[in-house]
Amino acid sequence: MTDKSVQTIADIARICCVSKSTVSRALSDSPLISTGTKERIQTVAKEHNFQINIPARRLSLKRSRTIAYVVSAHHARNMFTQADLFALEILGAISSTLSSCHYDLLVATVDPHDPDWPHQYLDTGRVDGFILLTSTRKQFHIHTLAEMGAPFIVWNNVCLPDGSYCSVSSDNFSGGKLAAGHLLQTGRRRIAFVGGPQEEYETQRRYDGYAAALQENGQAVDPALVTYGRWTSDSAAGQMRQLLESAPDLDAVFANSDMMASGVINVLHEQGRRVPQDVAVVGYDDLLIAQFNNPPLTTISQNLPLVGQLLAQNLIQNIESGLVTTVTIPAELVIRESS
Amino acid sequence: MTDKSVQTIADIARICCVSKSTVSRALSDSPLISTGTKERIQTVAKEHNFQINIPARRLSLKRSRTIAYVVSAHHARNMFTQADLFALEILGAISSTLSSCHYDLLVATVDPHDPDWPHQYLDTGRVDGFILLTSTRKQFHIHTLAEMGAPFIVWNNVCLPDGSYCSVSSDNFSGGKLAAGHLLQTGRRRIAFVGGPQEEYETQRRYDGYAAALQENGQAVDPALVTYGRWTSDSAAGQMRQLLESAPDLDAVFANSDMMASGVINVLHEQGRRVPQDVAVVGYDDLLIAQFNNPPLTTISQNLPLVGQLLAQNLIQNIESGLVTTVTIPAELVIRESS
DNA sequence: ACCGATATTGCAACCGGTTGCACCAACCAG
DNA sequence: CTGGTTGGTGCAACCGGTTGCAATATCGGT
Repeated sequence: MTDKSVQTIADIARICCVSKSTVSRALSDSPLISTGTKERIQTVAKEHNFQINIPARRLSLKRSRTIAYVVSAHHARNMFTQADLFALEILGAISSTLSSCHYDLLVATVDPHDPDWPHQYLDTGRVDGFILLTSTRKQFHIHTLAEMGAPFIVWNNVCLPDGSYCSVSSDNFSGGKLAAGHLLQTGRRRIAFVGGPQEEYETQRRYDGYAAALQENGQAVDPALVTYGRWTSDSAAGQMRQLLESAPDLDAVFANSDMMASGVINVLHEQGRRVPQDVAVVGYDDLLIAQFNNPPLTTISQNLPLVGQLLAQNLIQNIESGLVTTVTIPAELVIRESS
Repeated sequence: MTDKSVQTIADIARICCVSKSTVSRALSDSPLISTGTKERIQTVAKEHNFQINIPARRLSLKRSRTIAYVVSAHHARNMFTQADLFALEILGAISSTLSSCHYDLLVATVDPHDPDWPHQYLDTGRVDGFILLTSTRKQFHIHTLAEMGAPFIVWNNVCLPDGSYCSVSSDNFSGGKLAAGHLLQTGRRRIAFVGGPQEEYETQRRYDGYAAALQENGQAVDPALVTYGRWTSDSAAGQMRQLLESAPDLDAVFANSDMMASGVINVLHEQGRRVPQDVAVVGYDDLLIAQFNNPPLTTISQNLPLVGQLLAQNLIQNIESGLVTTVTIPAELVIRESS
């Protein structure tokens, strides 16, 4: 139980017959204090189960040691939509990395149309920086943050105005190539590309990888096998129905996300095609749902724990030393049963 | 952009030719201040884009207006395991509810074997209360928290020492009855119960509901159709294999979680049984994965957004007025394609 | 014109830490 | 024996808010 009579460093100072300053320094292991007193004070603190007052320290240091994890509140309470499932999974890794760096993690639900939200967090001193993942209007937020000079880091972004801000991205090109290459290796010849939004960088790079794999295999891309849509299961289902009409001979599908793959498989089953016997399917992201899918999805893993860790570490680095980092992490193929 | 020259209430005081106290009161809309000055001050604050310093306010008020969302860090970085997928989905609702009550949400990664963690958060003044969901050693944590008099709220807990702490629970009995009743209504007669841990309250109540539905239908429970295990997909797969040997004539399964249902379906497919034609399956939780499953799962929905909202609201109520609430939310059947 | 009640505002202490600088003892060299 | 270091500690200001209480202004009643 915490000792009710020892709440502040002043209490400890009294007990040890030293000044507040000495206690403060001793507890933060300052070299100014002699080892003797330092140990004595630390022991007393331990004995009385002393816990330092964090808000006070934050006020004094003018640093909150807190990071905001930004999520857009699209539709009031349905905040974590399908698209955010991805973001949600990284949260775990971010949280544990931050806590081992003695930072706190704040979940910031923001209105993506309010350009003012960064001030609500940074200028009030609640947080020292932001982590931005998937979000509507990501570019917009990036500009806002960059303009106000806020420390932040983004996932999978690329409109890099030459290292003006931190980012962690995955190697989408390799991912696409890995997916298509795997399908080719297992004997597939008519591989459809069920893409995300055509204008998004991730989609483009994954397409490039897909095309490169085909080319290395002596094939050209058949435009009839390529479609674009949104990142959702529904969108992919629609794209798939269309593909089955325009190119009924396809024998494999590279879907740009696991959720899309799930939609694709639903349609295939609907139409009586077996997965993977008739049509092999590869997804992207390796979300938890990939394992629970029927059949479990072959997919491109982005090593989410690593992503989370890098997002946290590099942001802290930026906050503490101003270093701006841009890292790309490799993509990896995870073979399950859908291919 | 924020006005660099106006950072503190003292700055505003100078501009408005009043004292700090007056500014402080005006900004918090105190009735002590005349409407004239109040408006004048608020206007100036708005104009200069003033943002109050939160750490300072917290120190002064000795309240952090921050809630910790507790997650156990079982295995270092694999923090959000399958079992926590559930918890993760509630996070969204909690976050938006808290933010509309002007509370911040802190994600607290704790070591479930360290009895000291509550102090690290409460005694340091970082948070005002805790939200506890699924977690290893939940009972243990509850005791620790209750003993130190910390404000907290738990999900689905029941060892109620007569209203000594807040909780939000689902109606597991109705859930079980709903699931079994639905299967009976659609003509199934040999309904297996693939349960979670036998010693857990949720499992027991769901079983009771299952048994009640059978009884109302004039059936007795066949012990050969009842198994217990863990909440995971793997566990359920094992239970299912066993069931298919001991009771090969089963025509339906009530799995105690969506993840378990997923495992059950995998095994059924493996053994060449069609879902739902040969065997109907009902899950529990209505996680996102339920929709993405093949086939999409019929399941018992616990209205996660509502759960999150209640967890947040009732905890705040407890913090602010000491009120201890215990609420039970209804279960609802969501029919998809697995039954 | 005088007095108490009431509405506004300011003063200053306080929340619990951190830190620049002054201070003092012990120690060393000359 | 004296002056300059150096190591260790304390004083007091400061971080930026909030709030009890005193002070002043205003106003109605007689």
